[in-house]
Amino acid sequence: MNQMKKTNEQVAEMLKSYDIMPTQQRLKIANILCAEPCHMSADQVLSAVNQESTKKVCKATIYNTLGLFAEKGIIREVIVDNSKLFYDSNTSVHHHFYNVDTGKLLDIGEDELSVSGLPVLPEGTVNDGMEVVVRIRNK
Amino acid sequence: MNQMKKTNEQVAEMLKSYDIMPTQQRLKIANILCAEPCHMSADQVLSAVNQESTKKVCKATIYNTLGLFAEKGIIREVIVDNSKLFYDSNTSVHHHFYNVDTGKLLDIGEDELSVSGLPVLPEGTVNDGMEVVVRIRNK
DNA sequence: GTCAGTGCAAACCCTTTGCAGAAAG
DNA sequence: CTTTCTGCAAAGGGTTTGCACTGAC
Repeated sequence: MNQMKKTNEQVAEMLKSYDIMPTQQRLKIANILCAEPCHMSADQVLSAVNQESTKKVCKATIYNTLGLFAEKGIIREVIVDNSKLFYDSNTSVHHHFYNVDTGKLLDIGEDELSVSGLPVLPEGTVNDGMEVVVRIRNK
Repeated sequence: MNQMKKTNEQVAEMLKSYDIMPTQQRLKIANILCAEPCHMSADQVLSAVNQESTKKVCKATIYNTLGLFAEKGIIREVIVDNSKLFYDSNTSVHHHFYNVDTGKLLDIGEDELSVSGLPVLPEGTVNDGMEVVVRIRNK
C-alpha cells in the first residue's frame, strides 16, 4: 500500500485497482491503514476504526476485510506471535523487530540487515515469501 | 537438545541437568523429541506419546511440559503459523522452510543462508533470538 | 507427610462461519 | 432487482487454568 496520505476518493480508486468494491467499511479500514505505515492487530484496527464514529464496524467485517486486503496484496500478514496476527501496511520487502514485552513491531531498515545465499527450495515447491524476525525484550 | 539417541537414564540425567524433575510423562515426551531432530506441534507430540502406550498422557500435561522444556531451553518454539505453535528439538541457531500447504517445517542448512549486518537494537532492548522463515508452497 | 506433577474439564482468546437483513449498482 | 457485503451470534481450534487426586521423595 502506498504510504502517502490520500483522500477518500484516492483510497477508493486504490481499492478498485485491486478489484475490491470500496464500501464504507472497507474505506474506513483502508484509511486507517493508509494513514501511515503501521503494524496493527485486528483488535487494534477495530478500536481505531470505531474510535470516532457512531456507526460501528463489527468484528467479523474487520477480520473479513483484513483477510481480503492481505489476499489482494494491499497489506501483509506478519506472523510473530502465537496468539495473534499482525497486519503490515508496508508491503515492500523488509523485516521486523518484535518486542515480546510490549507486543510492538518495528521495521528493520533494509540497509541494516541483509540475507545472502537464497537457499535451494525443496523439490516441487515455490517461494512464498521470506521473513526475518528479530525478537527483542526490554532491558 | 543433543540429537543422539539416548537411554531413558541419559534422558533423565539430561532433564535433571536442566533442573527438571524427570517424571514418567516428561520422560516419554523427552524421548519422542530426542529420538531425532524434529519439528512438532503439541498435537503431534500428543499422538506420538500416546501411540503405543496404555497409560495416556493428557493434553494439559503435554502443553505444560512443552512450555517447561522451551522455558528451560531444551527445545525451541517456532512461530510460523497463526493457528499453532511448533517445537523444534534442535536448539542451535538455524532457520526454516515452512510449507504452508503441508504444514511441514524443514531446516535450512547453515551454509545455505546467512544473515549479515546485525541490526542496531532499539534503545533499552536486548536481543532475544533471530529467526528466518522462508514460506513455500507446493508447485 | 509434604510438595510438585497430573488429569480432567471448563474457560479463554483470536478467528471463522452461517445466516438474515442491508446496501450497492 | 440482483448480488455482494455487513452485523450478529454462535461455533471452532489451539492453548491455558483451576482444582482435586496422584505420585515422588
